[in-house]
Amino acid sequence: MVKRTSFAGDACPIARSLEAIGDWWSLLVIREALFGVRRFGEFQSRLGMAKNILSARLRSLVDHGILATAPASDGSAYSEYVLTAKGRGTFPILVALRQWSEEFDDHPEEIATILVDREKGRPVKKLEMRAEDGRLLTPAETTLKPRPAPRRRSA
Amino acid sequence: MVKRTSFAGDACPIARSLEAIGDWWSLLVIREALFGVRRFGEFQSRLGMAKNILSARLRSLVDHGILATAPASDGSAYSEYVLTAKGRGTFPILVALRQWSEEFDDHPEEIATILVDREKGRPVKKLEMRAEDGRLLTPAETTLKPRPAPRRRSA
DNA sequence: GCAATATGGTTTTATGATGCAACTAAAGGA
DNA sequence: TCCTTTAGTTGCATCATAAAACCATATTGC
Repeated sequence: MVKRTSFAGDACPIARSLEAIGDWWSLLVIREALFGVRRFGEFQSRLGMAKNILSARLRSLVDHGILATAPASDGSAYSEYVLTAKGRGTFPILVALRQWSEEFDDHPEEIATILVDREKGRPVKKLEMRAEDGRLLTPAETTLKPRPAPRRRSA
Repeated sequence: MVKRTSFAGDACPIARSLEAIGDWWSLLVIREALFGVRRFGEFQSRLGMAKNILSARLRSLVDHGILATAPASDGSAYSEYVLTAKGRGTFPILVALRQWSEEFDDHPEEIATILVDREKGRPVKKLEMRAEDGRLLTPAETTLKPRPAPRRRSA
């Protein structure tokens, strides 16, 4: 089998994330879901993607626990797709992608929207990485350590 | 043409990011580059990916201004791949992916490494989104606004 | 209740992307 | 010089994606 190499068993958390949401459409489906989109047809018309692919992506996202199917909500008998906590937890990833584009895109004038603080209407600050004690960290000030072995009892 | 739908002209900054780094391998190549990997062979052996695909990805990343080819560095006459500022700017994206995995992965015990503050050796905090005035923001406290039209002079 | 239409998909088929293996060409080393 | 390593490219089989056609229910108009 050639199989489009899965990262499922990989020990790197980045690879593991990509396993779930690292394809072309998943993050855009999640983006729409964060905007409140729930219905198949609305995903399809807003993203302009083929229905079979949307179908496959929704199924995959449900399998990964990012979306869940809800039996109904507005009376009609169709099922809906709503974000789980895990799905809502992708928000920082989307913000990071957005900010990277805003900072480095070759044609930033083509970017239509900016993310703002709802209360003040001002752009949000760049995501910051901080140490436990609150110190602002640069990438060079971080490093990777092996994960500590879990305790016997709590495992 | 069927063409694997490009997001290049899309106005959404998230889609634009995905256009450059939204495929299976690019972010992992960047991850290795952030660890200091520069040589073709080292990318290939560390990632275990096919050489033709690595070749295509490196070319794409260079085309997108994320990597640059440097003529040499350690004496040997082969060329190397080094991150540009744009490439180094992906760091928050990788951190966000990592933290999402750490928080929501179904098998967190399989994750081998944790990102720590180099000085103290303690895990870094979750990425925080803050308003201009420093207030911590939840997703619900943000919204999208149309990008303001650029000034005539400064354009 | 019944036909028409909208919704939410699946199937079919063509093409592009991926992955492995084999091949090439230049560099380095013995 | 010959052999090995490095850094790719090429060929081919397989997989994923995309567009369009098709289909099963639901809902709506009458």
